[in-house]
Amino acid sequence: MLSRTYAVSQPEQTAVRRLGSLARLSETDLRKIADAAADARYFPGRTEIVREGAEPARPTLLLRGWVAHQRILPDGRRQIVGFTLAGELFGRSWSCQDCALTSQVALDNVVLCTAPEAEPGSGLSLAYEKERLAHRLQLIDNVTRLGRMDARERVCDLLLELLERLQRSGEAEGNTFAMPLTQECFADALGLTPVHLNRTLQACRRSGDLSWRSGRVTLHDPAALARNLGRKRNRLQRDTG
Amino acid sequence: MLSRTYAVSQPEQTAVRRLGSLARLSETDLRKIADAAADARYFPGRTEIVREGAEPARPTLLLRGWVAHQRILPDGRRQIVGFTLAGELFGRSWSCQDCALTSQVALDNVVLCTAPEAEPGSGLSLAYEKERLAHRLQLIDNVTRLGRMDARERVCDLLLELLERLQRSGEAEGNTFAMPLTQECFADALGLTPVHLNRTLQACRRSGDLSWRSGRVTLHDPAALARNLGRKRNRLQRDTG
DNA sequence: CGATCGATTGAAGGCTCTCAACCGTTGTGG
DNA sequence: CCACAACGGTTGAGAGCCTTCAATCGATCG
Repeated sequence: MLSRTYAVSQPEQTAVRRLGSLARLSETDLRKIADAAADARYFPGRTEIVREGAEPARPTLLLRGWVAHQRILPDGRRQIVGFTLAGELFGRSWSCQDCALTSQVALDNVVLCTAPEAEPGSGLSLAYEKERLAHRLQLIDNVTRLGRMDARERVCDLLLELLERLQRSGEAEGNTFAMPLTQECFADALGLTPVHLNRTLQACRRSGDLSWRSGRVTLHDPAALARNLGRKRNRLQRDTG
Repeated sequence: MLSRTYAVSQPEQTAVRRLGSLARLSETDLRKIADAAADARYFPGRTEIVREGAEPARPTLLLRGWVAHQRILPDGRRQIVGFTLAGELFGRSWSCQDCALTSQVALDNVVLCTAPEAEPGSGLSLAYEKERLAHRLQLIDNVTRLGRMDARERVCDLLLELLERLQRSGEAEGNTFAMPLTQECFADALGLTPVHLNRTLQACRRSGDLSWRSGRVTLHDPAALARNLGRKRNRLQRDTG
């Protein structure tokens, strides 16, 4: 039976699935998340949520939508350093000098709330720690991608990462997921031009690796792709016990 | 007057300068570092200190030399994800699933020791926190470098980063520092081939940006380079107070 | 002196970029 | 209802950055 409090809508549903896949959450943890989610903020697509170097980046829970973390070079070139997907945590507060290292931009309609404080030793605290590990892993993967992969490999590798993350938070249907990114954004994340990304996507479609139509992406054989790219799966196990 | 214990040699000297530039260290902190440094381990160049995914990566203080953090793709391509320089901390232990995300390789003769535990709230604890912030910043800079800069910009940007870090720990003389990296290593960090890196370096020398002879690098106008590349300086202030 | 390693050079090719135009959809206003 | 603008996706041609493959050179070392 559903608790009456959460019966109408559960904006924190995705976050609970995601964090719950990283650690066992207690009733207290779940209540904290629900309370935090009750005080949500909304941002339309293309809004700058936090500007690089300006404000402190408070720990934030993304309830719905995608956020990009980006840098702009003096001449206007843009590099998207990483993404935060619905259910994930971003904006770690450092005990010192906590100003954002990147600008944070809403990619579609976004709902977020302040991340609740976690009791030391709680499941929530462990989940936060794993979120930070995951974030670091994504940065390292991104460096490898940009430094040593060609366009086709970059496309497949990033889509694989996105699929794995969305599967964990229950936002994928099999090997298919909703892709809110424009090709221009995707290109800025991969260090490519939109034109070349477009041609690369066509090559991937022709070779049967993926399909990308009307905002939905399907990877036809993720396991084979991961093998070819040297991607290790399941690097974020939930602690047993 | 020098303490008798440390009169002969001070292997922890560089680490103390580096950490002391990040936070005010107490006498207790200094003693802990010296004690840890007394139990040092040595690795010759090209030794693999930790293999990716294998052992846990314990927090380690690098007393002398340089360490590279790298990934190897299935077909043998190598990407150096980042460096640790003498005096710096590496190998954060995660409260969960603490296996190394990258392989760690000694680039020259390396001396390291287990990082001492920091009392909560101590200067050393703050310095560790700042080290982690610095490490994250370097990863983000690296993504931007590889994604959106051409070869000449990558070379200058990375050399600038190295110069700033070495200046902080007192390992640079003005705008000159000792560069233990082979061009092949440097190329693997920049996502370039050794051949193209070599030609790019020659172009940089001809245009007067830098000189690199017999293992010593000089940047002739770091401020101007940083301005052109959009590098913000002094992002790691020591807290005043 | 031969071997080894890193740095250097040359030539050719390819992956990716730039510039520009065109297409299809969506939304808006007359 | 249609014209129009705006936006994202697509296509073509040409140029350029970077890679690949080889060979040479210089220094160090046994």
